[in-house]
Amino acid sequence: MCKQCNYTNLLETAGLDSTQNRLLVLEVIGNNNYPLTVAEVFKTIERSKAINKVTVYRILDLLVEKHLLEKIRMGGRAAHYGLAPNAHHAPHPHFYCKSCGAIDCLPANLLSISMSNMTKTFPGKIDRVEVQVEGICRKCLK
Amino acid sequence: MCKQCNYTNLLETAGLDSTQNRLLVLEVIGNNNYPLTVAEVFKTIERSKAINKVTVYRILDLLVEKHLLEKIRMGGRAAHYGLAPNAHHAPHPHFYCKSCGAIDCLPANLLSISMSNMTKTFPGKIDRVEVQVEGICRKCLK
DNA sequence: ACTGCGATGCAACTTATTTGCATTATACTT
DNA sequence: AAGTATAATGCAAATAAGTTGCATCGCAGT
Repeated sequence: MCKQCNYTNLLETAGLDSTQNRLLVLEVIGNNNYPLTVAEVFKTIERSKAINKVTVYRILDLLVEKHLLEKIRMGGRAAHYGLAPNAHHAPHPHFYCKSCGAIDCLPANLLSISMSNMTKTFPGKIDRVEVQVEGICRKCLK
Repeated sequence: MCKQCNYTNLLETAGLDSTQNRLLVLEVIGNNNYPLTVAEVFKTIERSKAINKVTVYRILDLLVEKHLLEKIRMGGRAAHYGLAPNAHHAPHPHFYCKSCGAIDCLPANLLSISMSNMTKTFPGKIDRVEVQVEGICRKCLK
């Protein structure tokens, strides 16, 4: 998904040391074109290196807190993690197929939100707006 | 939240018998002004009548499937349930406060989505679009 | 009353996530 | 280079949310 991101740089900018595990987590998620569950990240990393599931949870939490990743909750019970919007990644909606459970990224230009009214009148702090589209994917339609 | 909905009618239209439990679930959720978790629905009903947690899960699943309720996943691990958009309820975004965990309904007019491009080109079936706003609520900002 | 089917209850299970505490690695100081 | 502090990781066990299988109950239709 991201060929232009320098993960070491991203970590540094966020004020985090570039540990091997953090880099691995970022790479696994960044190189995938749809948001992954903890279990998927864990299994992928595990193929090349011993790592503990809890470590993956903690790194994911940390990276979400630092706005390098975003946590997406839709459909099934497991959360999914994807690269957070940044210079190289426009915010984009996600699609959840309720038939097969797959979650995909949708092109950023497919839908536009105007929330000027909201930002003007909302009495709290807005960090993130996430658009979720739910339905049946092409494959499952047949 | 809904003073105009006739829940018995809603159930009937969906082709479901109006059992007491289904009506209770719909009322509890419909009378609340933010989406509730299973635990909250359960505890509320339990105050007036013995009911099993699993029954609540099953009714919620059924009503979501029949499009009377919508399931909202954001923030914490528990799903929230609210009335699905219908004649009396415009679709509206939801706000999640990551400090206190509260989920609120936002006014429908605060933000508008244009997804004509999407509906034209998306190769699957779209059932629902949900907009989630995440941040810190007024109370927690202090 | 009799039968059948949907709705409910109960207990046990699974899965995702979290916590506490021990251990290891890394950076920092002298 | 050894010593210490701090952060990162690992492991085991706990918790929370949701699910499943099977028994029972209650009502509609005969």
